[in-house]
Amino acid sequence: MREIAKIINDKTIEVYDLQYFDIDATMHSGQVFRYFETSGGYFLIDGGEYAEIVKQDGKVLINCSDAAYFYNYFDFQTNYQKIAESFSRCGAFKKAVEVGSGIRILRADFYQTVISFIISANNNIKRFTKTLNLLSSGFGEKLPNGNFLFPKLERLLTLSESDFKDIGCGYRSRYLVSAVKSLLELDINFLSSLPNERLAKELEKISGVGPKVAACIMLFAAPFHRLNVAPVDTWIKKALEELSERERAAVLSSEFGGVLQQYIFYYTQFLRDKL
DNA sequence: TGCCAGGTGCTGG
DNA sequence: CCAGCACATGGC
Repeated sequence: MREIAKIINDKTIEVYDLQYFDIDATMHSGQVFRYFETSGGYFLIDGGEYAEIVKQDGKVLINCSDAAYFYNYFDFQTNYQKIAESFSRCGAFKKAVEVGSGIRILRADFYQTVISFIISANNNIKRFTKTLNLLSSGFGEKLPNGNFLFPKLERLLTLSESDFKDIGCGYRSRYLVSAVKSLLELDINFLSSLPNERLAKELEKISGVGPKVAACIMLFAAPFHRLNVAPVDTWIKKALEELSERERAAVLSSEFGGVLQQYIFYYTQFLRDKL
């Protein structure tokens, strides 16, 4: 397959083909929340790693803490052209694919993903993004540029229910105290060996993790990256209701259903005011 | 003001 | 197994 990015040195990646790499769509597609818009692009944090994204003429530069880490994070080893083209037969998704085909399914930090999506439940993106930033500034390591890494699990284990309440976690605070303890016990290698159904069941043992959050973890967290898992939230539920039975099946049971679901989420949610 | 937000846990049938 | 309800909190 054609390479679209290369590692220049251990801190730099250059993305020189942007047809299937849309950094704006990817950042705004609701996979990750610890990013900040800068004058030239974005600054983003994933667990204990960070990257500065600089948009240039026809290419994107990624200056980061670890180039190999972010090469994997942005999933450059996967051919998204092939994935997008697999949906081209479905006319119902034409617009969503057109707008969303530059979205990468990230391989995000497992712990950050779990905590983020527990807090996301029955919450809105703006509000829980703020909570995640407070969690980081309160308990994560400070970077020279003033941003904060996501707190390490050891630090999260020391937090009380009222620590979580103080930063706006609300009634989920109780779940979070329990969840971080579960995270300490998990065997990630074992989990990644499980098929979807069993993996979901294991993840749902974590307090605050139900079917939807488990699906997000399975799709977005680095150890899993299950591209055939489609999280169904309130937005996607509405979008699915507009579709025929056959089209619904295309989303829910396709080899890349999770990717298609992200295109639809981005299209209906983020762009709904713009078109 | 009341409803909603990338839902989940709990309870009663 | 499943329907119905409570739940913190801020934005609109």
